[in-house]
Amino acid sequence: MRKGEETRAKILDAAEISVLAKGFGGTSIDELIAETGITKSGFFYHFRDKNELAKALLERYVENDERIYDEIFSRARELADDPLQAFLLGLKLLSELLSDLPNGHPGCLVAVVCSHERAFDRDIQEINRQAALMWRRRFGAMFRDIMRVYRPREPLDVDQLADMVSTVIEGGIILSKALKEPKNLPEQLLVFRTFVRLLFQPSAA
Amino acid sequence: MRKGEETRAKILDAAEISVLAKGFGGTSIDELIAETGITKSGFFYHFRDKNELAKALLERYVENDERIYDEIFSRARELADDPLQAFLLGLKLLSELLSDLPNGHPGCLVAVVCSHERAFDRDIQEINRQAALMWRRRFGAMFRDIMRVYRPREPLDVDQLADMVSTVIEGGIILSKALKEPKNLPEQLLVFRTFVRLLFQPSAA
DNA sequence: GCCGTTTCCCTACCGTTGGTACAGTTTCCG
DNA sequence: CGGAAACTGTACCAACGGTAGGGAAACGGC
Repeated sequence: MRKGEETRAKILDAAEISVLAKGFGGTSIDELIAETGITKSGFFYHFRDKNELAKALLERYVENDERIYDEIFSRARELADDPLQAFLLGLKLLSELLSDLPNGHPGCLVAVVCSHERAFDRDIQEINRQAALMWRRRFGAMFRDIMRVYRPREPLDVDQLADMVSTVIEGGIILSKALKEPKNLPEQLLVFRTFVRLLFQPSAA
Repeated sequence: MRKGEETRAKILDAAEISVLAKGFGGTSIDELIAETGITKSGFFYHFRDKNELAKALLERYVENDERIYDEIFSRARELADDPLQAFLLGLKLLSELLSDLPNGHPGCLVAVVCSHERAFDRDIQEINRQAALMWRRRFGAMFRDIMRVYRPREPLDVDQLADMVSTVIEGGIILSKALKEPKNLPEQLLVFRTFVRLLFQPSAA
């Protein structure tokens, strides 16, 4: 059992790098088995077909993503008592984390799936949807906490505000890649941070 | 010459729909020639290979994109004298336009290219970069106009602010697709609009 | 109404890729 | 030691991107 999971992980590692660089269509199984040092039969022992590889890949990616958010925002919550300050700190920590990636963010699998839509079955699209909903719940809860203490200067829907976090991250990844400016994503996050600060700043003190 | 361009356009039309739905890898030439009612030789008469199809597709897409932005924001500029009001109106017009698409935004080719990076040559990546830079210049000019009249409540880099427009649109497209909520993109645009209004609202009047 | 260019069609072929089938073998663990 | 898990090897298939080359309509200009 241990050995199997190890090989599986190696395949997924190679697949993730390739898929984020070349898309699913551009990632060949032959390439993956060469990278992993496995045979074709070995590959199909672990994954029935490419779709199942995609599914496992996306599941693992989303889990890992959630873990990173958990770490960053729970740490921010420890360092700041105030929910607004904690959130603003979390955004800053996230921005710094993204800034430290030497080649910029490698890309988001959720976005890759979105730009391949019809190529995947409903299972995968549902995982994708659930991932986006988890982000909404996560950041929505934070904004609700904030609104218990602060009144926004403009009335905004909490879910839409929560989605804005994901929007800025996903959009930032794309713009960073298009412009070939890795710093763009962390910068955009900080611009959004400024907007949030502005929104909850007490008006006319 | 006329006939040739017509066929070419038909191929590009079919390709655009398919690529936005299934990605480049998922779009087969056989499928395109079936859709267009052309033969394989006919296809390769128009495009040397798939990469050149991608290039032509992206070029056409970016041009069309620019035209839409031109129309919307020049109309907004006609309707409002004030640069801030014109920009806010432009965002609203854009949001309404996106709202009227029954199946939501079909997807952005610039984003598709970003999630396929290494699969394309430098030509295509350069077109993509130039497109993002054109967006930056376009919205940057608008924010500069605004700042000649209004003082932002928080100091923000103009280019970063301009990039935020593209970020929100690209990110909104992805989130709309992931969540299968077409209204998400126009909503996110309006949230961003609120942020911009807040940023340039005279403080403590 | 002829001529050349543009715009295709037809046929045949090639290497790569995703995937199937299935028999045999090694590795691990209880 | 035995049996399950984790593979290997070989052979095969259809779909796809792409090449090669020989035609044939259709169109425009003169």
